[in-house]
Amino acid sequence: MPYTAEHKQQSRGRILQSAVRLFTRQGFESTSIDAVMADAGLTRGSFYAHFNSKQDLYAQAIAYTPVFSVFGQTKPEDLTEQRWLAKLVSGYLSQGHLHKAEQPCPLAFLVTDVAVNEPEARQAYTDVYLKMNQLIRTYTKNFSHCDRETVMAVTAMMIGGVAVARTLSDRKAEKALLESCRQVALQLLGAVE
Amino acid sequence: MPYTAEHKQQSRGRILQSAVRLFTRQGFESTSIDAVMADAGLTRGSFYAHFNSKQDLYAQAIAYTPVFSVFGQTKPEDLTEQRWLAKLVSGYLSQGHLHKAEQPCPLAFLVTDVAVNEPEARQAYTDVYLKMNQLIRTYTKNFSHCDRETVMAVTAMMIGGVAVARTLSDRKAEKALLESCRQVALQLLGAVE
DNA sequence: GTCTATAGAAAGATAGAC
DNA sequence: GTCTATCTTTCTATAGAC
Repeated sequence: MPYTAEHKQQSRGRILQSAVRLFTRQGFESTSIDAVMADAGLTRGSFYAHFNSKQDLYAQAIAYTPVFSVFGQTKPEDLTEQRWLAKLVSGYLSQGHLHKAEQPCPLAFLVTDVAVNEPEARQAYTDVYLKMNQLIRTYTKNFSHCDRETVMAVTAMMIGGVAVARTLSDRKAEKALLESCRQVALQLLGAVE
Repeated sequence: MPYTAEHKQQSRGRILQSAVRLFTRQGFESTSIDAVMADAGLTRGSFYAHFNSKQDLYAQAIAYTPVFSVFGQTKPEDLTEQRWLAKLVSGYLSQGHLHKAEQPCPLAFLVTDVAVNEPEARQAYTDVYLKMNQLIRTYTKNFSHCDRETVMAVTAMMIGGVAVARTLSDRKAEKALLESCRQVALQLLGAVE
């Protein structure tokens, strides 16, 4: 038996990673299965051995991306929760996230794209969104008393800031926007020293 | 001469209105020229007598939509600038805007969609975005001292709030998000009495 | 499981009559 | 300017060999 279960998992993983990279940068419609499979080093024929449809892949790609993928996920020992959160927020609202990230945040890069898609994709999006809020709340609990509502407003601002910045045609406006959001976000979270 | 210049303008206007309605709700790729023309009461053949391409229509549709289209644009005499701005912000961050608006704000409904499109669309988007900021600043000047940076953060939050809310699959979360953004936005703008 | 080949549908753009 | 008809491309999904 030439193909082991492990081998299949590896292929699947490569397809998912390629999907995240291409979907986030180009959106659902402009990304073809062909392109994803080629990027993963395969041909389109074998796609349906892993996923039921393009929609299926899309939803799973969104769910696949870890929250705050721009960074890792675990806090370094030597940083306070406050400093760590500030770093996450700053990284999220950075030009690096916009232009260089291998796995940009689908919440920001695919907001509108998901809205016109099937329920499965929207569900995956909702899950990631709730996780992002949860994660931030976990950190803020330890040093500030900002409530659930404020955190929701902040995540909306972070997502909106990145999404809008990516869309602007003016590089200077892009930077100014990210910087403004960063400052206000940290202030609202009480993460500014 | 059966077709006057005025008649052409009317057709053009109808096409643009249909384009705004369909593009904002379904995005660029999922909206066909055929659908737009049918919605405007015409057939696809005559499309190219008005626009050069689908991309062209898209950019013009974005530019066509007045800022804060959800409302009108002119402030009623009997309202203070402060109250009027509060009303605009509340209307923007409302479920009515999400589900019932004839001309939803393209800034929120098409963020991601524009990002993967041609420069003309991004330029149109940028123009509307700058106008939105400008408009809010015009009002805040008279009663609060919130600066340009804060206004940028607030518009990012408004756009992000609406965009994310529309994408969530949970109706309760949708409402909670809009409400949270509304409150924080008004506070930041100093528009809460 | 992965490949090549292809069926079948959708949609952007053009041609030509009125 | 608007219509009908059509060319052409693109892409999802499937079929069948290895």
